[in-house]
Amino acid sequence: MDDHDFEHLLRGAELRVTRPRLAVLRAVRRHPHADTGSVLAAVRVEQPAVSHQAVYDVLGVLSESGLVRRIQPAGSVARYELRVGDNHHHVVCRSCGEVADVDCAVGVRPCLDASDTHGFVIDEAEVTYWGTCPACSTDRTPSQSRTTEGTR
Amino acid sequence: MDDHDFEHLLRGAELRVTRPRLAVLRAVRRHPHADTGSVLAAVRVEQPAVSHQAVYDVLGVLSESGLVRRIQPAGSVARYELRVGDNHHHVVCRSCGEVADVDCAVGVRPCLDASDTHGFVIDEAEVTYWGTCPACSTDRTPSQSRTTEGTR
DNA sequence: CCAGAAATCTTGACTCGTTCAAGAAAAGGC
DNA sequence: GCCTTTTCTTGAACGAGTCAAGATTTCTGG
Repeated sequence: MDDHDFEHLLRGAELRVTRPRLAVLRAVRRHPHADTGSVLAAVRVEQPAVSHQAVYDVLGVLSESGLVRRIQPAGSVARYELRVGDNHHHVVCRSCGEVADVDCAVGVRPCLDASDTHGFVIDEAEVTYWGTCPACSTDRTPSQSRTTEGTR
Repeated sequence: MDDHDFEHLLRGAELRVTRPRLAVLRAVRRHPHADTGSVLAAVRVEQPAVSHQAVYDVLGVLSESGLVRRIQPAGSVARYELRVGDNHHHVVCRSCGEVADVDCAVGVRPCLDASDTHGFVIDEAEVTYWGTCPACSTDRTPSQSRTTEGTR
C-alpha cells in the first residue's frame, strides 16, 4: 500500500485526491487502531496546517466509502484501521485499551446465524474479545490510558 | 424480579439499599437497553428529586457489581440491561439504533476460541450484529435517532 | 493552460454525554 | 438513637465530536 495505491483507492471511490486525505491514509497505515487525535497528530507531522475538522471529515468519508474501517469498543473513542473487507475481529485490553487484530477461528462469517433476530435483517457480525494484554498481565501498575473503565 | 429481589441483589453485592438504586433497577427492568438519559427520566417519574449524577453513579456501581450489564454499540451512548450472566448478544439497527437481544446459535461461549490472540488473556467474547430493524426496513423515512451514523 | 462548478478544507463556536469535586444527607452497625 | 461510612446533590468542567459559513482546492471541459 503505497501512495500510488491510495490515490487509486480514492479515485475508485469517486473521491478527490487531496493532501489531507493522503496524509490520513498514511497515518492510519502507520498507526493501526489509532484514534482521531492520534491520526491528527500523525498527519500534522507532515502537514502542520491540516485542521482537526478536516481529519474528522476525511475519516468520515473514508469510513463511508469503505476505505478504512471504524471500530469503537465500549468505553473507547473511535479508532481506525486500513485492514478492510475481511471482517476480522479485535481483542481489547480492559486495563489499557490496547487493541489487536484477531482472525476468528470459526470461519469467515462467524456466528452470523443468530437464532432469533426479531425481524432484523443482519448484514454483519462483529466480535469483540475482552481480556488483558500481555503488558497489563505482567505489570503490577497497569497504564490507565482508557477513558472509562471496562464493562466488568 | 420484584423489589424484594432487587433488595437482595443489592445486599448480596454488599451495596446499601437506597431509593435511587431501587428506582434505577426498576427503570432498567422496564426499559431494557435504555440509555442513561432514559433511565434518569424513568427514575424521576417516581423520584423527581434524584440527580443525574446519582443515576450515573448507580449505573456505574451496578455495572461493576454485575447487577446490570452495560453495552455500548459503536456510535451509541451507554445502554443498560438487567439480563446478566448469560452472555447473550445484541442486534443493532444501523438506521435508528434500536437494540434487541439475540441468543447466539453457536453455543454458550461463541467464538471464544480465537486463532491468534497475541498473548491476550481473553475472558469474554461479545458479538454485535448489525443490520436493519423491522420498522426501518419497511419505513421510507427512518427515524434518525442515532447520534452518529453506522460504520458502513 | 485557464475558468467555472463542485467538493473539500479552515476557522471558530457549540453540543452533549460524562466526569470531577465538595459538602449535605441517608444507611446500617453498635 | 448515634456514629461512621457510603451515597446523593449541586454545580462546574471536560473532551470527543458536530455545525455552519466562508475560503481554497480539485478536476472537468474548453
